[in-house]
Amino acid sequence: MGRAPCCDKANVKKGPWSPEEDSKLKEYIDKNGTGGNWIALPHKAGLKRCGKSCRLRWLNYLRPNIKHGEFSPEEDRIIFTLFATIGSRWSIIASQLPGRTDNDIKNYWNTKLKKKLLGIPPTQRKQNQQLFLPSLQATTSLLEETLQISPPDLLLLQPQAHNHHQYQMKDSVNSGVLMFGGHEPSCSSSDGSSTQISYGKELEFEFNAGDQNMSFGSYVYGDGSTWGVVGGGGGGVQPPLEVGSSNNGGNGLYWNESNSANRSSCLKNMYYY
DNA sequence: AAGTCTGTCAACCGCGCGGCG
DNA sequence: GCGCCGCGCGGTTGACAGACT
Repeated sequence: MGRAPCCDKANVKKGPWSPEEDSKLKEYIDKNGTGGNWIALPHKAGLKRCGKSCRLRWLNYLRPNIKHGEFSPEEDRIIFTLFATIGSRWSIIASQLPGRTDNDIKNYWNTKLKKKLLGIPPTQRKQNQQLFLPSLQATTSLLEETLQISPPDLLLLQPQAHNHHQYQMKDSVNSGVLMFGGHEPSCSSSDGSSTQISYGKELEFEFNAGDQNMSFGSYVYGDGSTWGVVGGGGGGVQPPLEVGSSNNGGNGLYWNESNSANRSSCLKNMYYY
C-alpha cells in the first residue's frame, strides 16, 4: 500500500511555469501569504498546480531577495567548508548564504564547484573519464584561483626520506593535523597492509601511474569515528587508496599496499588544505 | 549544415519527520 | 499510542541550449 498522492495528478499541470502562473502565485501570496497550507493554496489562487510545485516555485524563484547568477569566491568557500563539515545538507548550507536556495546550491555543487575543486576544466569533453591532470602546478593554481588559498594554507606533503611510512606537512606548525601512515599503525587491516589517514579535508594526490603522472582529488571529512569520502574519478578514492573500516571500529581512508609494490615511489605528492 | 553529445538548471519524486486529532 | 496529513529535504530527471564532430 503506497502513500496517498498529495494531489490529483490527472488534473494538475506539470512542467515549466508560465509567466501568467508566476504572477498569479506571486500576487496571491503577496496578498494572502501562504496561509500555512500549500496543498490548499493552488486551488485558492486559481492555479492548476500541485501544492508542492507551488511551494518549490515560490521558494526557488518567486520569493523576494532571491539571488541568481554567479557565485562569488566567498560563497564558494562557504559552500565547500560546510560541505566538508556536514555533507549534502543543502538547506543548512543555503541558510548560511542569504538569497541562495538549496536547489541552487545543490545544482551549483553538482555541475560546477565539485569539478572546479577536482581540477576538471569546465569545457573538458570527450576525454578519458579518469582524471589526468596536466600537472600538479595546474591543480595548485586551480585550487588557489577557485578558493583563493595560497601557501601556507595549501600545504605540500612529501615523503620523508628516513621514513617511507609517513608523510608529513612541510609546515611544522601544522604537522600532526594530517597524518598519513606512521610508526604505529593505528588501524589496519588484519594483515597490517594498510595504514590510516586519521584526519583530512580536501586532498589532492599525484601518482606515478606507469609512464605518466596521475592526479585526483577527494573530499575527506569526519570526526575520527565517522568518515565520508566523496569526489575523485570513478566514484571517489582510487587504488591504491581505499575507503574501508578498520578492525578497531574506525572508518577511514587507507593505503592498500597490496595494490602497489612501493608506496614511496608511487605517491609523489599529496596536497591538503 | 546537420546530427550528436554534454552541461546546466528548473522541476519532479519519494521519503522522513513532526504536528495534530 | 496511533494514524493521517502536510511540510521540507535530498536525489533524480528531463528539457533545452550550446559545443563539438
